[in-house]
Amino acid sequence: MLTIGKVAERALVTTDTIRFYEREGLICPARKSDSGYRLYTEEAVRRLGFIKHAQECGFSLAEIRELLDLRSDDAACCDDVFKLAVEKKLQLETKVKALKAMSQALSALIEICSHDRKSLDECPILGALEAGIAQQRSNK
Amino acid sequence: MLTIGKVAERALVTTDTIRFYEREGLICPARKSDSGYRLYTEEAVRRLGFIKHAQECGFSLAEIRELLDLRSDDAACCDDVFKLAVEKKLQLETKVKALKAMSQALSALIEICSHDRKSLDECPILGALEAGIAQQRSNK
DNA sequence: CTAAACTCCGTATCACACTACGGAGTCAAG
DNA sequence: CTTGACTCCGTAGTGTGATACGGAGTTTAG
Repeated sequence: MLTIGKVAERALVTTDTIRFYEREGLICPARKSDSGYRLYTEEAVRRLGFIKHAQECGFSLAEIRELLDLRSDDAACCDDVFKLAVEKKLQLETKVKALKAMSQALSALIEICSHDRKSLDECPILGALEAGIAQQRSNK
Repeated sequence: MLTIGKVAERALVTTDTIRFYEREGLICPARKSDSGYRLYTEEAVRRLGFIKHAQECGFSLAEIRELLDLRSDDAACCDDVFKLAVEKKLQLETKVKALKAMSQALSALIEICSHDRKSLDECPILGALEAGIAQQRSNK
C-alpha cells in the first residue's frame, strides 16, 4: 500500500492537493493504518491522472466528480459521458468566442490608436473606452 | 450633484459595486455631504462606463486602475496606454489558444467515442481520460 | 535510540469581482 | 411628523483550486 506521499510523488501532485481532493469528494484512501495514515492502491494514482487529464480538457473539479461518479454508477452509460463531453466542448467554444470578441474590440482600439496617435489627453484608446466605441466596433 | 444611488442607476451598477470600486481605488466621490453622503458629478458615470468597457476588453480591475492612473498622470503618454492594450491582446490570444487546445482534446475524445461506442465499463472517453490519450492526440 | 522525514488535522490565505447583511442615521414626500 | 426609501460603515460570504502553516504524533534509516 502507498502512503499519501508516495501517491503524490507518482501522480505529480502535492499531498495537500490529495487531501484537498479528498475533502472535495474526488478521491479517498483504500483504508487507513492503525495510526490513521491514509493508505492507497495504485488505483489512486490512476484516479489522480484521470483528474489531471480531465482538468486539461477544461472540466472543473465539480464536473470531474460527476464523471467519476458516473463511472461507478451502474445505471449510467457511455452516452452520459458523451453528453458531458459535448456540452463541455460547447462551453469552451462559447468562451473562445467571448475572448475573441474582447480581442477584436482591443484590436479596433489598437488600430485607431496606431493611425491616430495623439497626446494622452486625447488618447484614442482611453477616449474609446470611455465612450464605448470598442463595443460598437466589435458588434459590427 | 448625484447621490450614489443616482450614479448607480445611470451607470447600471449597484451601489455596493460603487462602494467596492471606491475601496479598490477606482473611483471616489467629488465630495461628501455634511451627513457623510457621497456626492458625485456626471464624470463618475462616465468613469463607471470606462470601467465597464475596459472590463469588456478583458482588463482586470487592477489593470483598469492602472489605465485610470495613467490618464491622470502628466508624465504618461498615449504610448503607455497603447502598450497595455497590445499586451492585453496578447494575453487574450494566449488564453484563446489554451481553450482551443482543450476543445481539440475534447474533440478527439468525442470522435473516438462516436466511432467506438461501448458499455460504460469500457467507455472510450473515460478510458482516454485515465490514460491521457487526449493530450497525445492534441499534441500531434 | 535518536533524528529526520513523514503524516495527521484544522485553519487561514491567495486571486477575482462582487454580493449580502445588519443596525443606525438621513432625507423626501405626503 | 411619520413613513418609506436611501445611505452609512464594517464585516462576512460566494466560487475556484489550490497552497501554506503549525503543532502534534508516527515511521524509518542509521
